[in-house]
Amino acid sequence: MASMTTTTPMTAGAAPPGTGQAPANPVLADLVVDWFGAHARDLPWRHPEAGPWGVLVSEIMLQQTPVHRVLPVWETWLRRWPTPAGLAAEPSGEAVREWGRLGYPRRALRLHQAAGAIVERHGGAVPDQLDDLLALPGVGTYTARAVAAFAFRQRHAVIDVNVRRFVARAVEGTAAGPTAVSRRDLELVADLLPADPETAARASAAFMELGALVCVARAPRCPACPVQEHCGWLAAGSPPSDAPARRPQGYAGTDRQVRGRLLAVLRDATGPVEQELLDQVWDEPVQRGRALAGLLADGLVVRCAPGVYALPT
DNA sequence: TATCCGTGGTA
DNA sequence: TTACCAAGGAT
Repeated sequence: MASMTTTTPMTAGAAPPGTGQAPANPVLADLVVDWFGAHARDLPWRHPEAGPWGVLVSEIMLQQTPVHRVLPVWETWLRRWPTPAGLAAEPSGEAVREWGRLGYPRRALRLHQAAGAIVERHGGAVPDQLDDLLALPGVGTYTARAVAAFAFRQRHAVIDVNVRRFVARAVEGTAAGPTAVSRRDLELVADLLPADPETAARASAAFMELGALVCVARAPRCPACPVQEHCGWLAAGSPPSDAPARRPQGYAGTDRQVRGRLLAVLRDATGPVEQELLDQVWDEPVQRGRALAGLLADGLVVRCAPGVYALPT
């Protein structure tokens, strides 16, 4: 909703009457931004030269994927396709191949589709409006806001798992559960953002970085946290989450594992592959067939001829 | 809203 | 070793 992106900046640290919460402390952002200045990682997509396209590519790649695995793929990707038009001009299968083992390869397909949409609808330039970004394939609430903030230096609440955890702890004094980002989360974070857009964009990056490096999920490094004296969760004795744990993810033996193996064969092949070769990656024929059918349905694989498969060309 | 969608690092 | 975790999105 556009209205929350323009939420008026902080009313000077006054607690909402009667809520019993800690005041939305405007000092919080300052502290975290200062910390960011001293401890931020030097990531290539944070350099101005990366441009909006570099930022968009990084955000898609970073979805559910650690930074250290994204770095090399991002470098080669941007070298090969420095513009959306370059990517859009190639077959989607090339995007899937270059994606390598980043995981969730449908992201590669959607990034390829997004590049096409950027060329068609925006003259080849990554759009700077939230609604236009959101309309791109593979771009959801988080990614649209991240690109608008980090590439175009706009003031938006950018909430990923790191920010959610940080705000739950520091502001709400609780452990974040596994639930989706809520309207309340958006309001809480919007209230933390400084009024100046550039500073707000920097604060958004800073919150994420703090969550990624200090306010981490398993063993937070509170002694190293710039906000420790203002943290409701620490003050409350670091209580565990009262929310039910999410169902274990599981991987071994799932369709996802089979899909991954099938796609790996096709990615590593230079051309079309015989069914026989694919059959070797998994013994159980029913699950194998289901996995292949899923890849075909998703457009990650095409059938060139009976019993012959390849990445889309 | 719950489930599906990869892969690899870490404790 | 198992289980958790990682800059989410689509359906």
